[in-house]
Amino acid sequence: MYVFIQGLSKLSMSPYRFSGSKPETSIRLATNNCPYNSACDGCSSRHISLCNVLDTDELKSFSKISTDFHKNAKQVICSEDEDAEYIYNIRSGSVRISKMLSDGRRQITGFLFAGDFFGLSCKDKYSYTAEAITNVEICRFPRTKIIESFREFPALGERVFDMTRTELDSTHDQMLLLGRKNAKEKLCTFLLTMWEKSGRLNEGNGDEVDIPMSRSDIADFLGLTVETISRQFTNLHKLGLIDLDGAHKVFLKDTDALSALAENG
Amino acid sequence: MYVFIQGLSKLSMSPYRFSGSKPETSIRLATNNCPYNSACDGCSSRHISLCNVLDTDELKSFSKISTDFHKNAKQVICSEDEDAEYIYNIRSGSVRISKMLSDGRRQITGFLFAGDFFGLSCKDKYSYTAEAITNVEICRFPRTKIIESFREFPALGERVFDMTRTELDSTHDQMLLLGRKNAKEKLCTFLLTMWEKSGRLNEGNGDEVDIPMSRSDIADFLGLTVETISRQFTNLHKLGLIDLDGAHKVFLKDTDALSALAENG
DNA sequence: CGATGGATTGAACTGGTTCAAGTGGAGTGG
DNA sequence: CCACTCCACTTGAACCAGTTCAATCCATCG
Repeated sequence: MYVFIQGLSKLSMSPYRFSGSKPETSIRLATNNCPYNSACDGCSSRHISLCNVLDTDELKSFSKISTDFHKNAKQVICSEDEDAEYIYNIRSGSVRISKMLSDGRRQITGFLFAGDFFGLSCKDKYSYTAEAITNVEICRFPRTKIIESFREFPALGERVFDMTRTELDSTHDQMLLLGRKNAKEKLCTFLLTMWEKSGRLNEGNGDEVDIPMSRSDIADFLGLTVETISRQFTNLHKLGLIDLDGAHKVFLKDTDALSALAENG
Repeated sequence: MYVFIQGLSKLSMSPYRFSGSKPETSIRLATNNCPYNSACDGCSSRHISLCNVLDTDELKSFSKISTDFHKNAKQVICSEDEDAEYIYNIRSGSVRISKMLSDGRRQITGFLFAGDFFGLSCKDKYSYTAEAITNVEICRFPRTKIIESFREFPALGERVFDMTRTELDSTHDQMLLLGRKNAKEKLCTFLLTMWEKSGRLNEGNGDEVDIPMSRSDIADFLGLTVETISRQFTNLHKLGLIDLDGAHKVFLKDTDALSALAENG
């Protein structure tokens, strides 16, 4: 039996890596048709989904419980304090996960991309809001069904636990960033993480990084203001470390220097 | 079979609560002698440990793999990048979990107390350093043994997964605090969390809260400096919201007002 | 082509830091 | 038992990184 699952862990920008997985729990990218939902004809190696390479019958039972849908940019997918009925998997597009204070101050706790999951690490209520950054295609599963299936397929449960731990690790890194890094260090760290991610997803794109989210999203992710983000972008440009092509495309000209600045800016 | 485990989730100051556990996975406090280690004679209702109310033989096998030890205040229990051989359970005392930047800036990601676990949410290396704040009694188990036992006792694995998710939730709250709250809000939030915790642990102590950690630990937990912490303490005192008895004992005189300040200081 | 909304830039301001000095309590040794 | 030391904590004052407020730029879209 192969458990076929990826994502989730990318929450908070720390991609899950496949090292160390035991054979019987090994994870594979979907290569062609999505096996768990016949309605999905868009599967490619970049569409990483909650596919279970179980036997055909097991697979069919999983297929039946999933629903595909679509959201436009800025639409809410699920919100804080709402009953956590589903877990979600992103087929395409980008999503932000955030929490708010009563007066509207916002902290984005993670950005999610194709293949990522969310909603699993919740209790009965969602503890955060998920919104579409770009147009997104989403697939959702009833949470209880998934959680029940951990007993039947322990490898699935172990995998999800493993990913949750990875995610926890990466939130600790983000706490270090939020609590102790200055604006320049924060932005450099962010750019490098986006770069690593994009390098993995579309190999060979060199040092061109796509930044789907707005300056204000980046600000709320890094605990800064839009203005500071903007100034730091210009700053890094003046230093000759990055080039900008519009607001959503960045060329990293010297990743080594950026790495150095990410810890000692 | 009863799985008998508590703690871990308190990392990042968000105590795990017992609501919603199914009967067969229900968690109980150790009441008297610690069943998993005959060397432990100090068990009380406040010593919450990795005890497994399994049958006697199962229990014995768990007992054999644990080791008790002791650390004095300021001693390191485990450190970043060290091989993650063990998981730890705190019998008594307080522990801080932290990460450092190369130049020595530190972020404390959580404080841990009696009954809490750490080291479980790691891969092959510890991703943080754990140090004793006070003198501590610790109990440790080989990680691999525990993780292997998840297959044999799925309820144990589910429980640990559950606690890890709770912990993840609380790190999101801490990210909101670090990224978006000001100094006064941060300290109020901190005091209230310590208060809730102490209320649970030693009921009936009213609004007196014990603060075992130093000002500098609090600063590194809240992303501030010692001076700011100190000033905010005096500030809250001048506002008549708290009284101070030395540096490590605080009386919360108006928890409602503190709650209000924790979100809109 | 004008309107809209994100992104940038400038200038004043401020919350929290930094640096520096002072305080107090616990431990040590004479 | 007091004097001395040490170290954590507090307090004060200057400073500055990042915010706030305001103006402008620029790309997109009806």
